[in-house]
Amino acid sequence: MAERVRIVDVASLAGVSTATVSRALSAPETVGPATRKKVMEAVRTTGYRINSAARDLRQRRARSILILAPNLSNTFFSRIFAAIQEEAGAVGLTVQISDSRIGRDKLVSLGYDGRADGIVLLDGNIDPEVVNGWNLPLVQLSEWNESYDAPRLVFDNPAAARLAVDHLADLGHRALLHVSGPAENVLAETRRAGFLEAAAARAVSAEVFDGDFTLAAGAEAARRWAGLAERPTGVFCASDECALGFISECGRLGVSVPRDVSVIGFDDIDFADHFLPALTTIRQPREEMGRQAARMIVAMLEGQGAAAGATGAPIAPELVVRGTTLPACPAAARSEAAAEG
Amino acid sequence: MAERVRIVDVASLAGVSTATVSRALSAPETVGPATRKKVMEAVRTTGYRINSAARDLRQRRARSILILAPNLSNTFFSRIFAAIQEEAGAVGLTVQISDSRIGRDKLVSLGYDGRADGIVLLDGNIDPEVVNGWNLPLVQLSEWNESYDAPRLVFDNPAAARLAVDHLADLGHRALLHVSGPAENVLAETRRAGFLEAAAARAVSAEVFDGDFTLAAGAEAARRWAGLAERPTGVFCASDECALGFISECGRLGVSVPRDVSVIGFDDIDFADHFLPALTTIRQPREEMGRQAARMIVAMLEGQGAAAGATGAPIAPELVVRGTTLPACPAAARSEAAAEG
DNA sequence: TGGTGTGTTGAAATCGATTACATCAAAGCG
DNA sequence: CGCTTTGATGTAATCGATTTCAACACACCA
Repeated sequence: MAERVRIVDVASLAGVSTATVSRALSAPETVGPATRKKVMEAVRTTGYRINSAARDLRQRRARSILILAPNLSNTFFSRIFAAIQEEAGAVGLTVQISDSRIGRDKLVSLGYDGRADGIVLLDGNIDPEVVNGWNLPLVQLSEWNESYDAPRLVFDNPAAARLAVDHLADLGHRALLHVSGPAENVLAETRRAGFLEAAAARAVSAEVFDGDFTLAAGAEAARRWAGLAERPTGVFCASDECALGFISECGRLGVSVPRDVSVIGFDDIDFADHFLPALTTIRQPREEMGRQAARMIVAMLEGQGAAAGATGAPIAPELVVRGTTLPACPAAARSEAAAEG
Repeated sequence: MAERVRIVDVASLAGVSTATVSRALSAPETVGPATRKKVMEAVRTTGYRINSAARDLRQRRARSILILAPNLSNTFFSRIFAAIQEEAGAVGLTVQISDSRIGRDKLVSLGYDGRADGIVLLDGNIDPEVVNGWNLPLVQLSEWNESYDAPRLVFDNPAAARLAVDHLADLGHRALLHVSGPAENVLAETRRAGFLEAAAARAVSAEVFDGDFTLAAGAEAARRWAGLAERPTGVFCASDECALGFISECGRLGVSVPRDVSVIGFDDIDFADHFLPALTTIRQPREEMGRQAARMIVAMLEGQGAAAGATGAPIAPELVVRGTTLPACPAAARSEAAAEG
């Protein structure tokens, strides 16, 4: 429990003023070489470390950014967090994380208490009044909300849905099911809309089940699907977790994927490739997205609002074809009818 | 871009001194009811929010804890993070995350720059000199290191390994394989040692492959296992990811789990239950662990070092039997021998 | 009536850095 | 040689809160 070393201690040991120590550390070229050496030596022997509260107060900034996400334990986010932290850490920024589903008042405070000087927002369901009330640099990532007055970095969800539908239609599936996310979620909305539109364009029949992106929702959807008189043979899930839950429940129901039904997921999480069978899915480059969002925030912090209208093109989707999709087999599709006849 | 409201603004509007405003906010019972009301009113109309840099500086604390983990994108951690954040957020603490594999100098700074007043450490491979040099409340979680002078909250890995071995032995498996984690990792070490000890106690043959907890390592181990003349019929993997990778690769090799080989994982991640077949594994209560670690840190922050020697009993393991383990089938086990004869 | 305690309040010091401004020496220049 | 410029350094103000200490009013009690 050594007493904390302050800048005055370094200054007195080096025989200079605190101003000089401060300068030697943050703008070495402005002090004489001899002085600089003395100061550095004193810093070393005292083991001085800056007190950031003091510096932050004086400089009116926190050297910290905040990541706000609706569910920290969602595995979809972890790689994004890692990328943001890496990118931000490289330029000396601390990274805070917080669940965005805390009380409204706490949420308001986050933008005002001066503990963060930028926010990466992964939640599109916060009251716009709260979000626009923060006057901090802000970027929306993945989820977004038209009412937020901030640049965003989003994935091209409609194009992704089209890719999925085209893939299934190309394989000959004429009846498709989409297991969607929660109704009030933009990602779910745009994927659902994209699905319906693409299905119409390909003239295939389209049905939608509501879900919430989770494994459990996928399993539930599988049970509903199994109870259908006419089972769609192509299923497009709004998340990989959901798709995996669907397939897993199919296994319990004695339905084989992809023989009896083709399933395609969304995200390309790590497990997608190691599931049995490996999941056909739409890849979202999560690491790249996190990295880019971090860079946007950093640019805004430095350029002071420079990137305000910098909402660029959406991130392009990529279809990853693996083992859960197969050409529609007319025989299999009609097996029940055959059994009846 | 409204000018930031300061405490003096509130004070002058309310017609009192800043001291009174400060007291009205942090110790309301010490100011008169009439004054309190005036102040609260002024706070409301001005929209005053405290500047935490100023408060932190004066109070010499940061109201923030830091989570340090060796790999932020590891899905095993996400639920732990969420639990810590929830618990810490409830008592007004901010949560920072950082990868622990940043440079040594940056690591040293973390304990000294005053931005965090407590650390939850999930990495046992940091130089003890660095860790013990921080004079901040610290708790070790999950991973640990004997040289760190700090309380820890750990999982009972030897007992867990015993549980796994006993389960396989009870099912009649006489030859076991353990796919371990990296050599320098305490978790891997203790699981490996527990495995060998338990196998000896049950008089079953035991082999160990090195790995690193990842899906890829599991797949690699499956290939090695498949090349063995005498394949162990019971496999205990040091992580669920590893087990899933093993099973997934088995599928590609035409080997069936659990018919040809029983596999047991470690962690009970969310996917374990939705994998096909569902993974038999050892459960680590990650949420509970995070929550408890957060409470330890909070207690240390309040009680100032009270919980110094509070390293309690290790968390008890729980075996979750699902679909990847089956009784050893002598016929299957000897099928190759039979084919030769 | 005077002394003591109690409850409220304000003035000013304080936390530990950064930085605007002043100072001073040395150098450059006609 | 005197005057300006430049570079290095120190002094002191500043960031915005908290907190110590003193002051004061009032009640209570002997």
